[in-house]
Amino acid sequence: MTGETMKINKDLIAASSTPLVLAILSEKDSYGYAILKRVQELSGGRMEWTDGMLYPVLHRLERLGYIRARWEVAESGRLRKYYGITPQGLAQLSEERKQWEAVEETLRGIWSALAIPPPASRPTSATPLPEGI
Amino acid sequence: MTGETMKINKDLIAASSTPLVLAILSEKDSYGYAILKRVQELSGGRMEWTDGMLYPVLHRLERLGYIRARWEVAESGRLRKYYGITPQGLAQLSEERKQWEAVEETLRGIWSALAIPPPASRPTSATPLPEGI
DNA sequence: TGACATACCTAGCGCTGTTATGTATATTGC
DNA sequence: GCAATATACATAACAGCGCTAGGTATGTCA
Repeated sequence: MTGETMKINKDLIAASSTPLVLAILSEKDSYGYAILKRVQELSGGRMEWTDGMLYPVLHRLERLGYIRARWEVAESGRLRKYYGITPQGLAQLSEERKQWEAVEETLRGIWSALAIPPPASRPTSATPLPEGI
Repeated sequence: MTGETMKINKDLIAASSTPLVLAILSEKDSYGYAILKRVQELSGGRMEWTDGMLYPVLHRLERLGYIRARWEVAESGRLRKYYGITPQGLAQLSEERKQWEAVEETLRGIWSALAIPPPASRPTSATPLPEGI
């Protein structure tokens, strides 16, 4: 119900990918496929990342020292590449959050001044938060 | 004080440039230089766009039909290129806003669940809103 | 006259998502 | 048993866009 996947434009994806991945990994270590599902879940189904965009992001964050990878065998017997956030990653997350809030408050400031109301009253209720992989 | 200009990363700039410009022009027609100042003002001095990034944005938005340009001579005697938002621009603004809010709520959802509190208690009060160019 | 703000513009560079594709294993349905 | 699907990782070519750096020109003020 209303659970329609929304097309998010490229730039917004780019701007949110780093903070979202870092935030997810700051909850607990995770791996590519699970991160994709977590994003779906967190957004209430409105966002849907492709794996083709996520893996390069993970590699970049690892190259930058924000996350660290290790291979592990899951109970299922499958091989998974788990990522964990580093201290630098936590610092970066904090920085990104600060920037996001600055931009977001600016946008909200001018939007609230507009005559045009928000597109729709959002549900506000159901936000399926953490519940394990 | 605290009015320190903050370095906003490239992707966030990209993601916010279109909706911010469209929102500013939906208030009233304006021109490049004034838009730069308006962004400074709206953000409380935290954001500072360069003209080298704004003009290409304006040209792109015009090419897409979201805004329309006209040359006009200001009282000062200087020539200015004024932009006005089009009906398609208004529709696009509404769409961008919807996407922003989806992403923003997703981020806020996971941030509020984090142990790490926001970087600082924001002023909340002084937000120099519209007051003319 | 010189310094600065105003006011516009573009070129080359690098980063990053998109699209398409490839490989392999575990699970589920028939 | 076998095919379809979900899980799980990865890369290559392409295109869009901000960044940096540069250019031109006029009005204002000391």
